Amino acid sequence: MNSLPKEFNILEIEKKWQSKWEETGTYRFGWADRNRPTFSIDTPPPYPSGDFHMGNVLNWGYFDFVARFKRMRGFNVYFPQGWDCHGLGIEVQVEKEHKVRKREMPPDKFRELCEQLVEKYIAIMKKGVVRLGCSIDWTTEYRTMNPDYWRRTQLSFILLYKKGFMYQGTHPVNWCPRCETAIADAEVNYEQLEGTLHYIRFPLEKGDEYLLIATTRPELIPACVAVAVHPEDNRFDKYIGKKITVPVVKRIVPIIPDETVDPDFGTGVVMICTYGDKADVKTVLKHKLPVTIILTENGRINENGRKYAGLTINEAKKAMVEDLKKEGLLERTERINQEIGTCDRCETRVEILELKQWFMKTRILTEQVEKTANAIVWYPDYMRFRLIDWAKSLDWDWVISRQRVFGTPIPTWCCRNCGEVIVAQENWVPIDPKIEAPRIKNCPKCGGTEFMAELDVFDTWMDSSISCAVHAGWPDNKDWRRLFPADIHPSGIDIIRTWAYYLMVRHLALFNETPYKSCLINGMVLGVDGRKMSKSLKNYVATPEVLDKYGADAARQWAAAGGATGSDIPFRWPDVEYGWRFLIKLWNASRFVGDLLKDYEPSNDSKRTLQALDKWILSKTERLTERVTEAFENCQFNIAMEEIRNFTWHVFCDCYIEAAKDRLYKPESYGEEKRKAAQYTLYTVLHRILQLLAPIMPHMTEEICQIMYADKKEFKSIHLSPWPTVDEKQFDEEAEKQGNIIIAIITEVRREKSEKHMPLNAQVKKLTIHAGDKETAEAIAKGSEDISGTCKVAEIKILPAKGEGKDVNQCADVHFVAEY
RNA sequence: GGGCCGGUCGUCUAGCUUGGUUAGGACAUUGGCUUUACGAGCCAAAGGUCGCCGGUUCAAGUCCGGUCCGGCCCA
Repeated sequence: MNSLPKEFNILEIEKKWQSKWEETGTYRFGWADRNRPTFSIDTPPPYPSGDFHMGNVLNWGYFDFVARFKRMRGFNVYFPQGWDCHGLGIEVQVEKEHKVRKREMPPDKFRELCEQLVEKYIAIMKKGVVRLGCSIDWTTEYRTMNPDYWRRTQLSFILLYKKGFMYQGTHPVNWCPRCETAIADAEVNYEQLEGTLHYIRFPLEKGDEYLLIATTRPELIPACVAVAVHPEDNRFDKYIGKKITVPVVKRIVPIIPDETVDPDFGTGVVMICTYGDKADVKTVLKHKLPVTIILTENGRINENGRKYAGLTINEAKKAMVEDLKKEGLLERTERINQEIGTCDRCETRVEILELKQWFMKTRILTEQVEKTANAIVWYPDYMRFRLIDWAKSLDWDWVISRQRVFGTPIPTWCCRNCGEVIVAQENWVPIDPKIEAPRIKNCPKCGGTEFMAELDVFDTWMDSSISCAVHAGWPDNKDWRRLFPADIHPSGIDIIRTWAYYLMVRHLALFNETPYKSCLINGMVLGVDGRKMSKSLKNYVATPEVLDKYGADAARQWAAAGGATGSDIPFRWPDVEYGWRFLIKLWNASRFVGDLLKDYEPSNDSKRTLQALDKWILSKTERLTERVTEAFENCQFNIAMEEIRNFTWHVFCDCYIEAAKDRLYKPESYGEEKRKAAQYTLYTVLHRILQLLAPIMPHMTEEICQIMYADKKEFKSIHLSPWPTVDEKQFDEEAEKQGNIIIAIITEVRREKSEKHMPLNAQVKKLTIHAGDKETAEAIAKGSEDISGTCKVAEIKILPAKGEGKDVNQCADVHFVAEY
């Protein structure tokens, strides 16, 4: 057996194996291999943000632990990687970097700038993924911005349109006035902000009375279509059903009862506008109120706002307040904390507009989503409720059209003459309607010959929510069901409501089948101060800083052991440092084993005389294998990590190696047979440790294995070697019991030396052990050489009788007396 | 207001599914030791009324009910 050099450079080792794995195609999916069962991972294609942060380390770490474990378990693992390119984020970034507005340049040119930026960002993130040592099959790499991908998005839309899931309609939508696009519920964030509550007098239609209403949005007064009170609020009983005058615009509107009005908010009287918020939408629908939209798509007041037309929302607010003051209708104002919806990408306040949009009927699938979510496996289990609760809470269908440029084109036109909507045929895609006319001569309804292209594009989630089918090869690969549904879909806790949900509804609608059999959730990475890690909170740690200092295998240990799967985990330098120290420990232990096994030939080693401690650790190794295997199967990476690290460091290094040293050094006193038994044990246990560690520390385990275990050449990489199967015949309860007593005595002698402030190698002239009974005495006798060798005992006496002396931990009747 | 999660040594964290050793680990602290792998090491020590109240049980960190405090997501 070869031994290891004294020094190692982890960064060089990692780089070397990363390129070797790629050169030799170690992680390629075996398309032609029909023997091994497949295991497909639905790697979520990330949005290229240009930053591979510690959160990415955590989630790629998780997928890679699973991929490597399953590969060793004998599965033909499919681990693809794509990039989810389209979206508002890139558009906003391009506008910033190039100081342009997308509406003010040709769409093609703008799209090109977006693609350039995406490529730049992908390069950075890809470098991060590779550096982390992920076992991705890079031949699968794809980009959702390529026409070959959006062909699939368009095809899925056409199929769902034909199945009746897609419709166009005028509905209220969340609208970002800065981005000038509709956005989905999932893209709206709610923020606490301080605002002003205005108390405004609304005169009743008849008489001199007025009602005082409280609103934070006086600029919406021209859109006021009703005034509402709680039906059981008897202060206002007599007003219900009467009419009231909206100030300034002098519109007469009804006073209506509605349960959603909070009697304790403001004065208990509120105005209903079309639309101030989502609650207004519900109220308007319920009471069949008219709709008066007063905002334009870029956030200004339109002609319905009469004298305020052309002003921005804030300008209109100021002007309105001035006018109300002049008319003496503004009674007072107060500061108030309010929660407002903002755009996920640019943080502008979201408005509600009524516009023609494309929708997907998602709510009719809610029951099926719940059923499916309950049928699949979740790691951890309780995460299923996040998806189910979200699905049940949705009020609106999914708005899938976006008034943006950088996105998959919606493949539709409409007839200039009659307005009939023409949806592309399945064999037309990919197609951009802005460039190409529909491949028909006449409108099927009126025979018209002129068509208008749909200018909108799809919501980015329309691309990424078919990943399970696309990864499997749909629709080109006839055999795509071989890899569908995905065996596992990994997701962050924050995107269950988007990614996990949209995947579910799209695939259920398309194929009437779950897209993934299990869902693995990772938590958020917190900063060292326990708050969510972010640059603005100054608790941000950049990934390259971590990887440069301690390497990927140390960072991966943090990801595995930082906390229970699914829980948020703080970034902790001490955890990474501990991982790094473990790498050193493993290296040194392996180097030591290599040195002692220079003359060891595993192939010639058929007969062996295993000693009590050899059997002890071999049995413990088998139990460790059982526990670690179970932990990996349940995606409990923290448990797997702790089990192996503690075993390696303390059981293997501190107990076994220390106790076996003397036997290995001095065959002349113990005999060659016993030395060989220890060599066999070291050889076997170390290899097992390396295998169990391989999914978490792929580089270090590969390096050690390639140098030391050259005889195991039938596998070109440790990552392609079979995971050890637990052999229950290897469990040896008696040996474990005996070994535990022997180790306990060694520990106790060391403790005594420590208490006496003596060096550990101080000679014990005579060690007298009172075993307490015959059976225990026999057990101890089996380890008498190990005890004397490890504790430097000149003369050892083991007596079956009970006797006085130092207590031995966990061995009630065992006592000893050491003479120095 | 709703859903979910959490509250465990100075700090961070595991254990709770399936109740049963002395509640495990890391960091920090203290003392000791150059052991023919490792001082980035080794051997030890100290540190916990498992948020609070009640219940079930022979037995509760673990199960049940209540309560307080944090966090996340949603309204």
